[in-house]
Amino acid sequence: MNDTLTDTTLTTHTAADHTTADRAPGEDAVDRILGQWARVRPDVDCSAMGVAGRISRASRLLEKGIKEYFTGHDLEPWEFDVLATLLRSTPDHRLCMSDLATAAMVSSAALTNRVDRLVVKGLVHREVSPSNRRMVLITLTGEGRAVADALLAGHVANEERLLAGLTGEDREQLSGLLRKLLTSLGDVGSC
Amino acid sequence: MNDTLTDTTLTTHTAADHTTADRAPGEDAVDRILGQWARVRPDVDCSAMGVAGRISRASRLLEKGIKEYFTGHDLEPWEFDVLATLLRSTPDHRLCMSDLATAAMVSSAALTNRVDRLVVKGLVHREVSPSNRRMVLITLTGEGRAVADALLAGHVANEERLLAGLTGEDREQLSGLLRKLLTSLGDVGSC
DNA sequence: ATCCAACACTTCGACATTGAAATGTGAGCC
DNA sequence: GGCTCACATTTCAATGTCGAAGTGTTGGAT
Repeated sequence: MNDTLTDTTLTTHTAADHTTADRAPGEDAVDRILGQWARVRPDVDCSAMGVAGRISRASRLLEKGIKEYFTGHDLEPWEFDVLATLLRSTPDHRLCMSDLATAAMVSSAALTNRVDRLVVKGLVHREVSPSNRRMVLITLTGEGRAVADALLAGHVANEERLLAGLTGEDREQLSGLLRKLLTSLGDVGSC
Repeated sequence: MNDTLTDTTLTTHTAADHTTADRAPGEDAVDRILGQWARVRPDVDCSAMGVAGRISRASRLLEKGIKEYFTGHDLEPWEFDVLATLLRSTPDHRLCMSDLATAAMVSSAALTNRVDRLVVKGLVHREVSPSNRRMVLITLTGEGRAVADALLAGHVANEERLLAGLTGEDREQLSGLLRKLLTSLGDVGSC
């Protein structure tokens, strides 16, 4: 029997736990891992690892749940990512590669690849800018817009479902704390 | 000028923001994106997106900060991941591939690859189990143990630094909320 | 004693991503 | 006008991961 956790974020993994077998109620995998560290290295206060670990872990699990929703609708998460970015960013749903790459937090190389495939699927339109031939403008096609529109509500509902374990107040507190963390980390949105 | 965010987790991206130019104090990138959605689709309550988005974003930023520390010490995060797992999981710092893969949250294929490289670097020892030839036991070598031991404290200190924007109380609240979320998501540690 | 299904690990092929190099374009400068 | 630097995008090579297939092992059923 082995548990887990992990991700360097945690540096907190688990595995055949030879010390704390069954998990006490109210404890999560991270608690268990912190317990292991406490035994192996009682001199190190690993509480920071607990916070970072839980954030990492929660992110992974949410991502997984989100992926399920999209693949269940014949779309990859990254596809919706691009479509949704175009949908909400500009009134005409059009962005140049650079801006779109920045917005989607992927390298320009990766975006070229993604756009290639979205063009094939007919979800976005690619055209060289009339005003500046260096630039390539990506626009949501009618179908792309329809897909994004159609899946948005379901996507949010799915996220809602994933967060069902938290009350409205919990979520607000959580958002507040994470906002505080993000701003302190200098989250400017560029990466 | 473009901002960002994103990750399907968010479905919340940004980019050339044509509506909310400069960001109000106390607002983070996610708030800005939610603002975009509120304008484009005022009928959809995207608050869940805010929570999921911040978790995803925080995870990314922390991961980045953590990676910096390790690469600054000639180690990849995944290397420390494996070493640390062995260090804290068993008294003899030895685990079979399956358990180690589970603990490190990677596929067995990925672990085979990782262990290959750690063996070359002399940080772990690989041997077929004497009692069951199907199994391969991975053990921390003296050097592996030394490396893990040496970097643990620094790693935690680095995480501490990354969380410096939060007070001790903030961190406890945050841990509590995330623990609640994780247990509700059925975080059993296997993925 | 043999067979077979479950297991543990490794190999293989498909993908996606990244940084760096290559290609093409724009704009200022002499 | 011609150069040259800066910029936008694409191409390329390297890397890492995953799922599935492949290889070898074990233990129980017959």
